[in-house]
Amino acid sequence: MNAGGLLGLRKMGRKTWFNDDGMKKGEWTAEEDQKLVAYIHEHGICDWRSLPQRAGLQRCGKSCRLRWLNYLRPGIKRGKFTPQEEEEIIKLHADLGNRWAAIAKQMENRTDNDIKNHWNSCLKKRLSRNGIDPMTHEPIVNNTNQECGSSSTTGSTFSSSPSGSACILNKLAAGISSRQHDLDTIKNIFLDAKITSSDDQDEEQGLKRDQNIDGGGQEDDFLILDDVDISRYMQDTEEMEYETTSYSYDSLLYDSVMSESTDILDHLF
DNA sequence: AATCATGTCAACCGCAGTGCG
DNA sequence: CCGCACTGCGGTTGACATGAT
Repeated sequence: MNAGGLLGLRKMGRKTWFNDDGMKKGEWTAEEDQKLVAYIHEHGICDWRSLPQRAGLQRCGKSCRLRWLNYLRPGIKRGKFTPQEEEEIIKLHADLGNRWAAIAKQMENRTDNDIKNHWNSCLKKRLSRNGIDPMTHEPIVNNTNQECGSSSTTGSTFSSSPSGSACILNKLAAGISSRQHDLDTIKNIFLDAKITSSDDQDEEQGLKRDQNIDGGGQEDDFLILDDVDISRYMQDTEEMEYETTSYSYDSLLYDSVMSESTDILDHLF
């Protein structure tokens, strides 16, 4: 195989750097590809950990393995997915879920990474646009919390959509974990939520706040917590003592989160 | 032409599973 | 049974490409 030719298709990926152990990270050069391919052709794959050193590469074994499996391995099919392939992915995903390696095994010469990328960047959105929940592969039921519950990548599926506070938690978690929001933004979210929570929030206000949180209503992946998860959590905590009151889980958790989180934020600032 | 939004894809990280001493 | 090393997997990131405004 002409590794250099492969690289010539498109310059993509990350710039190179060295980690603390002196291991090279980031984009592979044609020379490195050639070294890896030549070594594997001659010696085969035995031990990824020691392979880089023996092949004269300043890479970690994990990086070499990934490069080989996703890029250099013979017979890999690259480029655009055909409509047939896309159909097959959707079908397999409905059966197997996010088990990309299992899906890749069913498809001809496509890597799990390739399939995963195509699903996340294209197919998932396409299904959503067509009113299909990409996780359950069922038609999306139109209700007020649908947006929050329909795009999980956690592999979990739920019979009901998360409630308002669960939505806030989910979106906040997504925002923090993806570093979408800076601390000011997060603080504003809480301050805003605290003010509005004392009023009778109509649906529009809630929606506006949610859109604020998720960065303008764009499609995002959330850590989904629904009321079942939340009540399970509540059972595990002392907060449960309040449960006997007329509070719903929703408002209880909401207040609890608001209180604890604003304390944390106050501490931070 | 410039800017912004979205798409694409290579490569990273962290975690879980497995095998072995 | 336990701890460690290694492998494999899934989720995520980041840089570049491309299209829209």
